[in-house]
Amino acid sequence: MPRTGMEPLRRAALVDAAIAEVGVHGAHAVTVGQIARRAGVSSALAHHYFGGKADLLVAAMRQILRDFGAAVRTHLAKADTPEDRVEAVLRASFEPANFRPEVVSAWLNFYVHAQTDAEAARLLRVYHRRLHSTLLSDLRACLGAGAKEGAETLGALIDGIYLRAALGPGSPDPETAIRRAMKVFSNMKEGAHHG
Amino acid sequence: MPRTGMEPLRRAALVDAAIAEVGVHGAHAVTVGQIARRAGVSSALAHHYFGGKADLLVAAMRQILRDFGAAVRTHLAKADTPEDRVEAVLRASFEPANFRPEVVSAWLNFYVHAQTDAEAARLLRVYHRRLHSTLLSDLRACLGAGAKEGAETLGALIDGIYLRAALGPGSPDPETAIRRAMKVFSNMKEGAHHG
DNA sequence: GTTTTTATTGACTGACGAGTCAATCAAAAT
DNA sequence: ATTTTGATTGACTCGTCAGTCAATAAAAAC
Repeated sequence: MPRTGMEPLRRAALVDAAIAEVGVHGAHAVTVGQIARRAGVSSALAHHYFGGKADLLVAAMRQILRDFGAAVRTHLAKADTPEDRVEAVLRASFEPANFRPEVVSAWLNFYVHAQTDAEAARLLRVYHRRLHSTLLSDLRACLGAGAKEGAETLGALIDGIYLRAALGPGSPDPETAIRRAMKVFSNMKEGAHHG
Repeated sequence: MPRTGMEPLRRAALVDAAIAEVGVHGAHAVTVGQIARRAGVSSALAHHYFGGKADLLVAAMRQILRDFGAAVRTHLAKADTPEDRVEAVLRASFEPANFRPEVVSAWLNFYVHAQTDAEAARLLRVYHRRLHSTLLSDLRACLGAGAKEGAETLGALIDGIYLRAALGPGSPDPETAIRRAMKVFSNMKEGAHHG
């Protein structure tokens, strides 16, 4: 049933399928055939639209990063004070959608993938820089001098909580993750005042 | 030149080579041939001693975990107060040896590998539990009620700082990592005292 | 000195996966 | 009605890799 105008639909389906399958099998172990099957098309079509496996994986990563960026903007739009804005970043980071096993797993795998794929590494650096500068500008208002270090600590903490979520079943739920990170943040403010 | 008594030497060389090659290529992408070549033997010999690729990777992971455990014990032996013991754990975690690119990368890859390999997952859980209970018992002395949460936060922070080290070139050096984590720890104590 | 054990490999197999390509089918354009 | 264009795939090639096996060679045991 080749109706015209399928390309964007197929691309989207393949990217979604890639995220899900990477979550299950890992970025290296996943096969184009698995992704294509989940998307309901042949592996030849996946190659037709994306050129190769690497391009498909990069597209999947770009999608994840875009979704995350959108979530950050959405949450930031509702925040006024620097404190609210920090919490907004945390809420975006630990949104239930991001804790879906296949998403967490895909993130983790993309971190690894970035070690060997230059384009993936570039994307990840952009994401890190953006997150860092967002946190930094808000922390400056709360912490003054220690803002840079604080932003790096919070960034690392976010990733660390993520990492733990990628493993065993006893993972933290979103609310716990937010509360835990906010606690570290409020401790930072306390620490900055006297000391 | 088949001298007898080679087995333990070959096993050790293969495990070391596996760690290094996993660091370079990733757990899934690495081949038995690459590992064997680095160890200076044929791939057939690697199979002879280890049975299969999965067993070799698990052995490599076990080695990393064992090294880390030994480092923790060494540092703990020199610590008396709970505060010193927490710092000892941090020093062991962020020891320069652990920041060698291939080691960081191997850790990261094993995290991913554990998602699909049951034995790897088990090993990682054991490591997590041990680290957690060590931190927990020391934090109880400093923080009382918030010890459990504090231990989980510190554990996640350690992993997060590691994760960042696995990426771009602007990674933190060991001393910075320790200072940063200790700052979070001391903030926790402050926070526990008043309010 | 013969047998057994240990170390070691080259050569092979069997499977699987990425990527290509020519062919098919239907809608659109002419 | 014919041509062009987009969608789609089955079948194929080529490479690679895990794992096997029989053969070799030296040390050790007898």
